[in-house]
Amino acid sequence: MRSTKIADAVVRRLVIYLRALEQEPADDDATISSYELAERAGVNPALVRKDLAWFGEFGTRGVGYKLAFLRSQLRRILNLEHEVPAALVGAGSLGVALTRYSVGRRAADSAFNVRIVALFDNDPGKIGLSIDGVPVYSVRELAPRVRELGVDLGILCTPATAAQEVALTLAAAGVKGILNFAPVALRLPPGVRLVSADLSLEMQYVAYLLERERVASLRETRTAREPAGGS
Amino acid sequence: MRSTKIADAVVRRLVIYLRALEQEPADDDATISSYELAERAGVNPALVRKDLAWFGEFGTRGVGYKLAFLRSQLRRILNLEHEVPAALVGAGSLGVALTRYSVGRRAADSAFNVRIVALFDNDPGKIGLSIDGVPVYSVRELAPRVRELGVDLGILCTPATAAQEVALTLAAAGVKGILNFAPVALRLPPGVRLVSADLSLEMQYVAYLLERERVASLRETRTAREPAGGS
DNA sequence: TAGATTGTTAATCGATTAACAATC
DNA sequence: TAGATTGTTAATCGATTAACAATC
Repeated sequence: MRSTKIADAVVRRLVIYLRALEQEPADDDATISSYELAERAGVNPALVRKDLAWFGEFGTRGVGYKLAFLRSQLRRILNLEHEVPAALVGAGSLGVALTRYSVGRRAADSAFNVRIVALFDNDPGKIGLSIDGVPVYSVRELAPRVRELGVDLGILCTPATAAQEVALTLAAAGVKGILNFAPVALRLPPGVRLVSADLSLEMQYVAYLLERERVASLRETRTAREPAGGS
Repeated sequence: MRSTKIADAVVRRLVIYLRALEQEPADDDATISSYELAERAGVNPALVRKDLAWFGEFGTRGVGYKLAFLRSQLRRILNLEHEVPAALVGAGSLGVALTRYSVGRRAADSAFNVRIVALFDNDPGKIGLSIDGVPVYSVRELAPRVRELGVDLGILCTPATAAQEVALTLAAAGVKGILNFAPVALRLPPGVRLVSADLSLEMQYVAYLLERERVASLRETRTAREPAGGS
């Protein structure tokens, strides 16, 4: 087998292309060129063509891409036609917000396919409740429920200290991927995909950007120490 | 001026290095080598050294990096010694969750420096409330309040449709950066830094990963059409 | 001194962009 | 046919890794 691993960045852009296409009017005979699509996605047109070419030939030379066709192909490639049953662990305010968010997005956008089917928490005051129709179970039931419900994806909203243990429990119970919101680096068994959405990392990163100028001037000072510090 | 732009990825790793150091015991004479730090951060040791070297010489050859010193330098570089006053727009469940999260992280972790000082929403039922001590104002007051409170960072938790307009209002009111949680590509005036934390993109990306094998087999089919299909 | 480990340069790897033949 | 635009190869750019002299 030719091992043509498709880069993460390519797939993320595919999601962005699809979103741009979904904002278009549903005139199904319309076409869109790589130039127009690139414009909307904020990337280079050659990159659009190359990204799409990884998955097949979706366009017509001299014409462009048929809007409706490209849209359906992207949905297929991204597996958005199939629902992904997910379990969310940690029904704190972030966990609850993500649950509401995903229920809302699913109602509003047919291309949003993650369905949270169960929440898990330690707090006896939460167990037995239901959030937007999703039941809250005890984390002690995690493994059997995950198996029973055929969960493919685990979403981690626990404190950082609990995340690694819960992740391994989820992996052992058979999830194929984990989406981690806890601010910690996880180690997972091979075969389980990990995506981290580290909110506090983003916040700390943006804090750095706000003072980039200050850091630049510090670097200047350092550089100036060098003899006859050239251009 | 030597235009040595420091890559985004470098700064994000700096946050990860700092976290790893903060898990260490506070034995202040202890040192750590690039090998140990790389191990904890899950990267190559040469990369640790190169990342740090962008900002100065923090280590001692033959010895390593002094834990306490490196920690304080990383805090300084990342601007974590100064509080970043932030305004969050969109007090839905995600906005409320992020507010609670940031209040909690600030209490627990001295290196977490984003302080949400005001929430904004359209819903009259929310205006006037306070969430974990943070007041909710009308979005109509956005610009004057942002100026009055000296807000540096805007956090967008609005629906996708409102995000662009709010972003421009925030920029005009003088924020230096925007952290965008709305699933939409924003255009900002130059000088305003943008970081996107696109939760639904992450969810859709993970959905793809779960079926990567299926896609791989599709590609195989395509490849097999070529004459004498290679290795 | 010998061993260890940094800071930095050179080599490698991968991703993006430019160019263009194929073709509608 | 002439103009447009894809799919793909080659060139460029940037980021990571390897190697090693400097030095504690």
